[in-house]
Amino acid sequence: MSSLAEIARICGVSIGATSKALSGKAGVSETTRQRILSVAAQHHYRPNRLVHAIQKGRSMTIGLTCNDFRDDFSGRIVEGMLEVLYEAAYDTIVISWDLCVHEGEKVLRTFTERRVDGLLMFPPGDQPTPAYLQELRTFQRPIVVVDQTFAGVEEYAFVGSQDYEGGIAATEHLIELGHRRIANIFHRKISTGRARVEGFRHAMERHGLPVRETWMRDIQNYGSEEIYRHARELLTMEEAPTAIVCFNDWVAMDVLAATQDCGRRVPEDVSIVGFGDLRIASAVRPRLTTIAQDPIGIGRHAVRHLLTQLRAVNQQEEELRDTPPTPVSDRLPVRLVHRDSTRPAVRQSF
Amino acid sequence: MSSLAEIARICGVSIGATSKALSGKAGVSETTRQRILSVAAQHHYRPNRLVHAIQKGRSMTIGLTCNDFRDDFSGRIVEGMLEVLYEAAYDTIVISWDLCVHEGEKVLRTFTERRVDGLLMFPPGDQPTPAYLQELRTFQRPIVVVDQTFAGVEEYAFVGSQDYEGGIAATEHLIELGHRRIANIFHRKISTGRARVEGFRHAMERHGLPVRETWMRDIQNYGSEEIYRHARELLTMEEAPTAIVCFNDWVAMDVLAATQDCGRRVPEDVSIVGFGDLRIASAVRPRLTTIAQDPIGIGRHAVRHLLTQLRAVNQQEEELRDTPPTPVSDRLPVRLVHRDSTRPAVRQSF
DNA sequence: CTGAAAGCGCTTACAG
DNA sequence: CTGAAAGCGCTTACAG
Repeated sequence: MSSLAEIARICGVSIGATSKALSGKAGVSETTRQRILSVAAQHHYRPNRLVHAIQKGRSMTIGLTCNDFRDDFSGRIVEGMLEVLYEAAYDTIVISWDLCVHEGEKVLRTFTERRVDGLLMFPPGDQPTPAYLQELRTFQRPIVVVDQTFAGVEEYAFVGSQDYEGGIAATEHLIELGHRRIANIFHRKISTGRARVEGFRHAMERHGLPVRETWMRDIQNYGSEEIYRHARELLTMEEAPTAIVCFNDWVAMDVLAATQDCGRRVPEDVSIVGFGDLRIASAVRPRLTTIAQDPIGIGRHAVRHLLTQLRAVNQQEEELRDTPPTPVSDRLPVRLVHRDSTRPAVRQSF
Repeated sequence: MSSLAEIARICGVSIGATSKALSGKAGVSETTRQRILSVAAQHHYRPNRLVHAIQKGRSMTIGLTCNDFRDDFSGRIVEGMLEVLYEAAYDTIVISWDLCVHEGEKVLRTFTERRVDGLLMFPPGDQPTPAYLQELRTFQRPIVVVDQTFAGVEEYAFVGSQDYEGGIAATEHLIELGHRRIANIFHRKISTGRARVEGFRHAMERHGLPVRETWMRDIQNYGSEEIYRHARELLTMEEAPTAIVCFNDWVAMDVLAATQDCGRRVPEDVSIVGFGDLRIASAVRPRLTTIAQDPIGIGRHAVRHLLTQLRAVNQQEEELRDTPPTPVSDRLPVRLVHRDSTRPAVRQSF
């Protein structure tokens, strides 16, 4: 990689003049500038942005922690993030996986050492350790928590979905279809799971419907096997539910599979509601009725929040930062998509 | 962020001494070192790695270009990449999306300017522009192309799957089951699509089976609608195929949907083979027979190649680089997973 | 053991 | 218009 010094030497001018010419600053004659420009182009000169970052105290990079990209949901969130970051000239992202939760703080340390200007954080799979939270505090730059939230990160901005409202919408949809015997396979371990099942309970209560605890299945170790087992148990109970609300579309897929494996039909025998409106929801038959989220919107919003905070930081700079910004909490709206996995309850026996 | 200078001032020693103490180098008394260490810890001192990068001429970052993370395939590739990079202390990745293909070269420029040490490249969706290829050449550091390949990138190392062999395996599986009327919904636009359909043609020919051109469907604009239409046409033809080989599992999902929508059954009426063994393949009913790839392995392998090249570059450094390394091309094995979407052909009429 | 100085690749006041 | 010099935050020979 040819350096500024090299270009300067070839052109027979000083480094300072070369710098001005290439960055479009005043103070060089037009002829000199053109000569420098052409030499630089010939030699494929590329300025070293690491130097800029050190000089300005801003790296124009942001850090991103995430768990996995196993479906289109997180993928689309990142898509929305990158789109807005790109426009804001934060065209590059420093990314990292928290491969090992117990080393989560190492990842954060790396971000700090690389001097990323801000952090977009999909929280780790398990509750963050004290060491992690401590390192988060050391970071001292804007942080936006995305999708899931955790104890210990309340002080940071959060962007996610209206999970609670979604839980209500899924449930009321079934109630409106005449279902009264509604089960729920939920996931209390994570914040979205808790919110969704709370929405469920709220809706049931509001409509005067009993919540049967044997129909309430909490996923302990998220995975197809356990979900499948819960579904089979629910379907083969003496008093089986006529509808099942699922934590998300993948859970709904497992329930659908279990139903078919039992020789039962969806929606004729059981109605199923998913959550997420993932790519799979409209690809499968019957198409899944589900609660659509807006992952691209979440990504965009998260970055906009971050950029706002970054601007605030840059403006204050040396000023007093006595007014800690109130943490924003944005939950993007969700909406029920009624497809083919739900239909009116037939018998209302109870 | 407290700087080295600040820590030095607080400790009343020189910056040089502070640097030595913190980096564990000899040349400081144990007492001084301890004092410096504790002050640094108190003030949450974090070395600025951007400075290291400039000094060493190595940023210990690598660039990653990709299109999307809409399913678990690319997600798992990245997972494998990050795992190996992490172990090699390339713990941070600079990532970028080629949001707009026509600006792909800008993305590469950014990588060059950020001085990433190497590049992992999922090629852009369309054939790279000359400007893109030119910028790739300017990069002048190790590059590994992943999953897809393109005209113009032959000089770089490549890591992907045995798509051709997979195409053969899918086809021979059906032939062994007694199918003779086999259709194929393929995707000639991209390299994996071409290889898979070539495998198909090869297998058919080897077994003396005719390839009916009306049963050969090339996806022009990859998307559910077109695929669904192809499937319906195939299924409702007077001389309909008894089996369909699909470009990948998502295509198989659309074909499955079309089959069910036509009132036909899989595998009773039609057998379907997918490609990829994505998460969806075993979640759907009937479970998809498919060609399993090894995305995690691809990711790991790609990074290992990159690391090997990086080591070579570092050793040579100022030496003559007259022996350009022969580009490696690694295609990880695939394997047929026989599940429930294929079964012996019933009638052998033709 | 300790400090002053040069240097990484640049930018930006400041002299000439 | 042009160059020499200081500085960003460090590391590393080199004197003392």
